Amino acid sequence: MRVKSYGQYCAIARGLDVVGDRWTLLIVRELLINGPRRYGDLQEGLAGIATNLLADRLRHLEQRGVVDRDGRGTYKLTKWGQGLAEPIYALARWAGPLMAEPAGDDQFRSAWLVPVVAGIFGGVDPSRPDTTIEIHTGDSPMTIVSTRGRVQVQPGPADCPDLVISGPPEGVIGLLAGALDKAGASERGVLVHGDIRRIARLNTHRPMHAGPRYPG
Amino acid sequence: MRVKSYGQYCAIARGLDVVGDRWTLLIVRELLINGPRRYGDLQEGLAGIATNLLADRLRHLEQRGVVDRDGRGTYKLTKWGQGLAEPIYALARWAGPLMAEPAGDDQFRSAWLVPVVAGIFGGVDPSRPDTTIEIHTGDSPMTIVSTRGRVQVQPGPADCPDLVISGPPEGVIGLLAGALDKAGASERGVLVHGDIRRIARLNTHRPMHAGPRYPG
DNA sequence: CTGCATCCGGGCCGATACTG
DNA sequence: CAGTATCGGCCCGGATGCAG
Repeated sequence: MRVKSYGQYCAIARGLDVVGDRWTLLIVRELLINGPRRYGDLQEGLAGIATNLLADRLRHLEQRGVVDRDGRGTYKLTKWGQGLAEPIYALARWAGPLMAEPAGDDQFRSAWLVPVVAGIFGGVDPSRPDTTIEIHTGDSPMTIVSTRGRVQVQPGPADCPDLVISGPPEGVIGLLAGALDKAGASERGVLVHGDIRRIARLNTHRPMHAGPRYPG
Repeated sequence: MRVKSYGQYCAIARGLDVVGDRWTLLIVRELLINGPRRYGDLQEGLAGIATNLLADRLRHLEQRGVVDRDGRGTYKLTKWGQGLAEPIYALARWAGPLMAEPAGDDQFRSAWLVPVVAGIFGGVDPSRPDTTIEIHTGDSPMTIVSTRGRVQVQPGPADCPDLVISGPPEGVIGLLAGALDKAGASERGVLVHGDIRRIARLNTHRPMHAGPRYPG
């Protein structure tokens, strides 16, 4: 494990001393999205992290009070560790424009829709209508639920969805983010059942800021 | 420069592909706090970063659209790069409890009060009173100004401060965060001129979450 | 079979020297 | 002042081994 501290009495530097190492924030992402997970689950969700690195990082996070170990090989975030949701989702929101570049050879897991949707529909807006959207992309179906002004994502299909979207992840996400209209998404292989305007009605707040070079 | 991407179609992973390398977020911190800076300024504020690394990171950030280069050796954040304020200050807020551990041998710059204060007094609260606090700690005086419900930090002394605080950084920050009372701060060498209750009146929102092990 | 530890090649990091 | 060049050492990544 990296012993090297930045040696700066600064909140950012000290935070990075804890979660700044390579892979560390992605391990926290897995625990944030999925809740408590076994070692093997983490290894699977991290798509090829070296096993010694995963063990190192988990030890480091446990020692620093970010992660707790239940019984045998089950890890979960401490209360303090759950507080990382805010910086992590803020980072996801900032990096949203980078998702305009298609997945290509990159891995994709349906569960990763959680930070993406948190970036797009973050915050609470009482004027936001209740809606249920079923998403089919990646390895398993997911359901976006808007209730009481808050948008959340759950694993599994919906009972009675207002809208069903299926297709490759970049098309689905482009549609959700408002970067693609129905025609553009259709060109990228996205199928929609239901009234697509329900998406725009969810995205009631500030528009997504422009990215580095993708104007769409 | 690191070519290695996480290879995941995930907003967090792609964000970390841009700003996840060692030192990178601290370079952004310097540009966020101080505005446009020359190469040498960055090198000085980063307290001993290797010069080749600084050059590598700046090249990488420029290529990815986070940083712009003005004329000769002056760097500034792009519009998109400025959006990193949110995840960075969120990280600073999360890492606030780590500041309870004294500076010790760690470097300290007065300018680093900016993220700390942003973490403590973040957000806008119209009920927050107007106040001016002069801080003497580190290499240069700073002024905390509360106007129209927003708290900001500026370099330099104040014209007519309501409160003047001086002492070692961990004592001053503990006092600002509400983790130390006047007596506790005094034990750590902090001198206060003025009504200290003005600080508590600024911190009107949610209390700071508990850290990994420092109950105070 | 899961949860790691060990080993090793290659690349990244860190410090210094050096140049326009 | 603004970087480039270089080199040792450590970290990362991938494969393998082993214990419960």
